[in-house]
Amino acid sequence: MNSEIAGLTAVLGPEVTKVLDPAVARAWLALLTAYGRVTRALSSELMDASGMSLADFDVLAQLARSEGHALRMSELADAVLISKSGLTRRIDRLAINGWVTRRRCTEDGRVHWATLTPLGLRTFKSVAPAHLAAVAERFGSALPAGELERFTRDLLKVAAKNAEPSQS
Amino acid sequence: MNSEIAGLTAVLGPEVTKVLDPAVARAWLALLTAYGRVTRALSSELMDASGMSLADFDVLAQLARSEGHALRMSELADAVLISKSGLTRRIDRLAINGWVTRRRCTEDGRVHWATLTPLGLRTFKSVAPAHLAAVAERFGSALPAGELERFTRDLLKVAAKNAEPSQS
DNA sequence: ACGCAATAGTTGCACTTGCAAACATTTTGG
DNA sequence: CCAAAATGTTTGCAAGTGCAACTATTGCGT
Repeated sequence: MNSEIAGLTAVLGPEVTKVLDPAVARAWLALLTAYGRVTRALSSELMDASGMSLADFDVLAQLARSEGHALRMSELADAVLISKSGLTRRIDRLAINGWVTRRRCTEDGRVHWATLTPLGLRTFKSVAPAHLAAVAERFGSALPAGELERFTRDLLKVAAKNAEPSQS
Repeated sequence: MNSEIAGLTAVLGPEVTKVLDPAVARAWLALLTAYGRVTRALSSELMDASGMSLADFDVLAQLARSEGHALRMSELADAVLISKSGLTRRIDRLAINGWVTRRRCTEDGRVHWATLTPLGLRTFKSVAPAHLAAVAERFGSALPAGELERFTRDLLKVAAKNAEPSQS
């Protein structure tokens, strides 16, 4: 989604600028555009190179960096920002590829652990460098190094302001 | 998608930092998190308040700010960053609500104009202020005013680096 | 004029998603 | 102990999405 907001004073009247500062509107539009274009490009590059979606990559990355290469379903769902039902089916698909397995937890039978298989780990390792290089190229190389920290801090402030977890 | 990248040197080895600077990785993660949380929140607020999705809002906004409150299907698809087929069906749904109509162009029969109806315009006008206020609150208010311009500029650089249009 | 490439939009299809309800298991309170 | 609430995950279902194939219309080259 793009959420074009600029140029609406003509239809909404000049009062809008009181509710949404035009400079903020421009920033928001810039964020949406940057996000949309970069993820679109990364997504198709990753799909071409490995047949996995960005969301699949996220799941593998989360598991790869976790203790025992395993996470509970809900932890994982929170980490990759999709709904729990969405994760159930994403794990189904990854399991079909042989990249993850699902194991019921012995201590608490409600809990299921999604676990990276050795094949999943190898696949992730083989795919990650090119994907990370693409992130560096499409995102990192556009940003002045000197402003990176500040830029990140601002984004984290936005993220923090909108914290609060989990879905059905 | 979240694309968690931080904390992968343990599994990928320290060479990764040569392909993707950790500071860039943090920035990227921050962008994904901020985007995900804000859009999730805005989307559900907008849906609750008006029954329209963020994508619907985008379409109405684009039409509202256009000459004659109308755009060609493909122009509109480009503007809101969805595929042409996606737009066809989005317009179908908006038409069912009575918010837009579709008219074949008299000069070029291939072209169809999506046009905002008076009802669509009224609806947009009634919904927009609260949505824009939510953008101001969730996004704008998190950002230090003094850094806004720089922040926007950086995002536009990223967007510019990844320019190039349109889908099937 | 005529056929053929180009352009604009729509449809068939397969896939992904989220919500709400269902299911399974554990925890809690009497 | 046991019913009821709480917790974790999966399923039924009803969207929404993109791609490739299709239809409709126009414009070009001869």
